[in-house]
Amino acid sequence: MRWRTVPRRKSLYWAMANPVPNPRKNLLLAALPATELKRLRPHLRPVHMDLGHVLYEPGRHLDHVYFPTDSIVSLLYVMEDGSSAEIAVVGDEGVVGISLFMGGETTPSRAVVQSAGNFFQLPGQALKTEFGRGGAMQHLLLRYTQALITQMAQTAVCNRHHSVDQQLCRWLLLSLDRLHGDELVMTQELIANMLGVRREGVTEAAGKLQDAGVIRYRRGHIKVLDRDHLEGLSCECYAVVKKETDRLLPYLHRQ
Amino acid sequence: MRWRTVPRRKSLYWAMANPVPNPRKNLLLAALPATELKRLRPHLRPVHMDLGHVLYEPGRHLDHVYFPTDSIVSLLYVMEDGSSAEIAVVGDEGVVGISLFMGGETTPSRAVVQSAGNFFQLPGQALKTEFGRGGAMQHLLLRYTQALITQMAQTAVCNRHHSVDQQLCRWLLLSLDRLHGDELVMTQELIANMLGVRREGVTEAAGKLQDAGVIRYRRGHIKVLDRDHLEGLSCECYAVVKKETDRLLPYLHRQ
DNA sequence: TTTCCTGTGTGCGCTGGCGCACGGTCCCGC
DNA sequence: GCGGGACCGTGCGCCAGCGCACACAGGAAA
Repeated sequence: MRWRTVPRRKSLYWAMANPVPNPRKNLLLAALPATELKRLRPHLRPVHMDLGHVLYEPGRHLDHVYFPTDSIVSLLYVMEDGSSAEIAVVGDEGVVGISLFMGGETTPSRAVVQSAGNFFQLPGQALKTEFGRGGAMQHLLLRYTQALITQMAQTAVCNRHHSVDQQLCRWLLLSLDRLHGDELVMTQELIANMLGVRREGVTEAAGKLQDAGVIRYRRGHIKVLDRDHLEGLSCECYAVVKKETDRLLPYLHRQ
Repeated sequence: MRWRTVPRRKSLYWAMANPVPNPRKNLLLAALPATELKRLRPHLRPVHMDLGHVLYEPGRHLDHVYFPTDSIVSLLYVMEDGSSAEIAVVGDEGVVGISLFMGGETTPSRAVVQSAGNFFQLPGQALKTEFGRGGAMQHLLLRYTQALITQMAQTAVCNRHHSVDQQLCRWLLLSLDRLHGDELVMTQELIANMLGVRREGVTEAAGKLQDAGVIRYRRGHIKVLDRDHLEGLSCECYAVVKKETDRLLPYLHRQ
């Protein structure tokens, strides 16, 4: 497990060849009333991050929060002996860095980019100010936090009771939901780190899924062919998290 | 797993034989400035609950939150097939029912009294009003919630990587910290339900601890004889949760 | 084209925890 | 004081997942 800790800068050329990002591509920001978003707007800065980039380290004070637009981030815990486990995934439905407004400023876990892409960066102070107003932003952040709690709790249960096969299905579904696609760029080794299992375990589980025609696997690329079947093979944990997330964050559907 | 779902009422005689409870025995309430506690005071009602009493069921709308004074509560998740796992423990350092102020109103987990004792019950509306003022109460509740999140995350990791032996140690330590004692009234069967393992697994682990002179076990009563040794046998998870809880909730020590 | 590294498939022995079953013992209530 | 039910101890076969080791393949860089 060696993650790059320095963001790779995109060239000016790259920046010019790409359109100006829109904050409303993050669904949490999109759910804000126009007046609140307008207040935040001057503080929001688009950034790009590659796979493996570390958004924050355990115990390290955070300066910013990050709103993913087309990327996903894993909150993962690395233990003394080097083994790791994912606690939760964050995509365009949420925000990375909740401990800033929760008051703790740091967490014992690490946030790592699991799928490269774009974010909006917001200074912690701006977030705290907006949160302190007690308006829509506070409301949204708290509900999102509860959804995150649900995900963590379910991860705990899943780790206890379900097989690697089932957990892989759950993990794929959660990730794909946040990417809004059917393809994932991810090695089996990395998936194993997230699930906290052996790489060989993932190889075997993925092999079964491929034989069943549910996914197609090719050297770091996973494509889901039969999503319904995948949901059927997953444990109940996926459905619980999805249902609860949809309940808590109805804005995910209000287009 | 059959929990009593109706609270056993204490007789008037019992009530008279017992002193009037003090809200400041709950450390979260104790940390409030006098003016805020005074505002809440008229709404706080002392209640007693027995082992196994269910404070709330998954998906059920909550009317009250509960501040334990000398009791502890397990947040646990029960799966479709009946197997269960504890997500976190709450004692006099916190409050049961965070989803009320987080905005979700319900959670997919269940809250069960793990050690009989007393609580202060507060109507949800009173809590929300106070939370909405954005004062000390909000601040405390959010920091407490973050501590709870840490505990859940660590539970997830622990479930993934550590042995039943280690987990039992962690669990005993977390529970005893919240009871401020060295004795626990709890059957091995119940501990097994909390940890989400077999009863026999707990029997074996507890046997080892007893042979090592760390605990003394007698039919539903556990007494810790050598706490330092117990901490040594536990996985890192206990220390992580304790350290983070102490950091987030310094009021636990301000007497 | 060749090289070489990264990623993937496979095999094997080991062990922790599971499911099941049954026997012993403590204590509560009649 | 004497059932009987709740609680605890133990044994056994089974298997998912682990650690390790090695062979093979895709693909990027030289």
